Amino acid sequence: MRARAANTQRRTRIQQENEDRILEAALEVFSARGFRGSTIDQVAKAAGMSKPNLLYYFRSKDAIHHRLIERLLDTWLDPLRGLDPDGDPIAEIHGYIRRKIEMARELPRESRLFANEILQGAPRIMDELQGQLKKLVDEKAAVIRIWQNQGKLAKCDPWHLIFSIWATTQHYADFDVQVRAVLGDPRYGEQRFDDAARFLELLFSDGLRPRVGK
Amino acid sequence: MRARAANTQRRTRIQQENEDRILEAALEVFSARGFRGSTIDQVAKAAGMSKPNLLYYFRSKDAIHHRLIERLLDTWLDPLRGLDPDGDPIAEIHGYIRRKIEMARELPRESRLFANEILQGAPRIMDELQGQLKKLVDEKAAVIRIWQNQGKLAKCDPWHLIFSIWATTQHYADFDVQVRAVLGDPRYGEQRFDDAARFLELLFSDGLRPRVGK
DNA sequence: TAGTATTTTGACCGGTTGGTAAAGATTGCA
DNA sequence: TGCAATCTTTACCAACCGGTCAAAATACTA
Repeated sequence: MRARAANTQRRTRIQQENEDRILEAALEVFSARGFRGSTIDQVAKAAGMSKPNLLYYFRSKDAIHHRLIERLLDTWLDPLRGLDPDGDPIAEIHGYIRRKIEMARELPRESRLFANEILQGAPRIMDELQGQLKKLVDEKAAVIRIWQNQGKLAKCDPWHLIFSIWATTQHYADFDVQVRAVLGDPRYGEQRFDDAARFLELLFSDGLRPRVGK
Repeated sequence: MRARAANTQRRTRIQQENEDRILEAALEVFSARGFRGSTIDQVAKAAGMSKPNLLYYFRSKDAIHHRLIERLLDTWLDPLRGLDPDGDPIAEIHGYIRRKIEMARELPRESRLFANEILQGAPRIMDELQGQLKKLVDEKAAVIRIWQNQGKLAKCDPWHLIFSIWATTQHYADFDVQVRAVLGDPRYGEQRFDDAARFLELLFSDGLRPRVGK
């Protein structure tokens, strides 16, 4: 019989383990070569099993991708959820930036998978973008507005503020090759993430205008 | 005989026209579906010709992509080249941001093609990244350092400053679907680009800390 | 307008890809 | 231990894909 009728509870230990291995392998492959650029065979090999065996656990290539994206979105939104309306605005924004940079450092594959999906028009997650994502962003944008009206934050467009945080942080995962190519000699290992965090905290507080006189 | 022996001057009118049509079509297709995700047939159809006909003008799928990327890189670096060491630092940076935002608005396909390439590890342009690109960035980073030493700009990492400008501006081309999904109702057409420019000019000058007392 | 060079096409090919069928191996449990 | 359910593999297919070939159509030029 076919494994997991989708709504049945996860059954055996082997099933659990193999599904996890497949998803891990698929994340590796899809994030590196894009969905269309990857083959089931590559995923199967990365998971250490045969193609038909993989297809015993997932109905199709699309099914793997779907489960991967589904699982990803929640993790992805967590840092923004943590933005606390009762905290200090600048500190909260810095905290958000730090969580996002940490994510770029530790989950670059997830970031690239997401980027790949959006780049290609987000055919599979448009609903979630217009639903979950928009809802959360609108909510947090309102919080930022309140902060601004209280004079605790410079007045600016809250949505574009959030976009700029996404852009600057995810850049270090999605464009990592370019960042490393430009920075050159990778003597310092993961230094670049700390440097980035330091720079962004400055940018997202005092900007570029020099402080004090000369 | 094979058309265009690569170093021969462009011959006929038809050749010139068809190569242009192919490159235009390839940009459309590759930027939307990624290189691996696209087929020669799709490009040919988009260019209004048959596959063998297309392959009469370009040796292979790779050859099209190569020419496209080659042509792109120069355009891509132009805005940064325009950063004038003798101008006013904040004004120069704002000018750079404005040129990049304009580029995101007018050449989104080029941006996405580039993003796709980098996301997948930049296999075909690594040399240019480590050569041309790094050279130019190092050069401009030095200019920024001088500005900072003259007290005209807050001290911060010049490389990460440049990265943050790339990230924030290209975001509006590469992640356009997401931006539109979050902003919702696209009543205002291309308003988002102007809003973005306005926000970024604020961010890249005074930051988020509120001005004046309470 | 004849003849040559260029352009276009249809038919085709070998390799790859997503996916299936069915039989064999393994596991868990009565 | 025996047996059914689960898991794995081998062999296979039809569709697609990048690319070739040779012949037909068109454009250029003397």
